[in-house]
Amino acid sequence: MTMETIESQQDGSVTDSVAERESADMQTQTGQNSIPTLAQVATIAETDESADSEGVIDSHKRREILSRRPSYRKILNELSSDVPGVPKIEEEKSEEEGTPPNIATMAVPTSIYQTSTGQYTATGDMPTYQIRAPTTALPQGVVMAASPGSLHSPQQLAEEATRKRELRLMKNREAAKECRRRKKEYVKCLESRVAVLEVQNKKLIEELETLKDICSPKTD
DNA sequence: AATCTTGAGCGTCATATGGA
DNA sequence: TCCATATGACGCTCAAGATT
Repeated sequence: MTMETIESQQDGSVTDSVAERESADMQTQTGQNSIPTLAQVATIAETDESADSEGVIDSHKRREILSRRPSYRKILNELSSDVPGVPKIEEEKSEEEGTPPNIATMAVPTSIYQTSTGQYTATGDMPTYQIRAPTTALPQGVVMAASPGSLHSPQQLAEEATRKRELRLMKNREAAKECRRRKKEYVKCLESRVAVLEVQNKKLIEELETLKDICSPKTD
């Protein structure tokens, strides 16, 4: 993405009002947003059709529907404890036991792909990938100001507020990137699990048919 | 070739969550 | 309770493929 793009996006987002976004159409064109969240899926399954017929859901109800669920990392780690072969998303540690610094190795069900924070490589049925832990170095544009105690003038206070905002935005930007990476990883793991379960299901069906044939041979 | 559609990715905001 | 982090939602751009 070009810098011009980023600039224009930032300009556009500033003009966004909460009310506008609250009333905005829930269905966007992006693939990410067209996929219902786990919470949404659960809610859809639970609720009757009256909610659909209402058509309009106010922001509070929407928030309830979209209530928070455990993080991808948490879900995936729970899955991994239930099912061997499902990879774990490890906590980001600066020091990894048994692995080089800033490198975490784990299994993942995809071929090669790469992100801004790590390179993923396929090595068989359950490939492994390596993630470089994100660097904590700040972009060159971000300058750490003096401690708040040394600020006096309104201008200094304003600069400090701006600096804090930029820092917060930068951190959130990185967090969003990481979150999306985890989400993709999570989805891929679920897909691989589906594939495994489908194979298992097929085998069981075949086994059942075989047993049926053995137990009830044809009479004619 | 021009236009439309679709999917992916990004930055930002609001808010839930969890740890200190 | 406060604060940092994680994540859903939204609006935007861009690229690639489909359609006219």
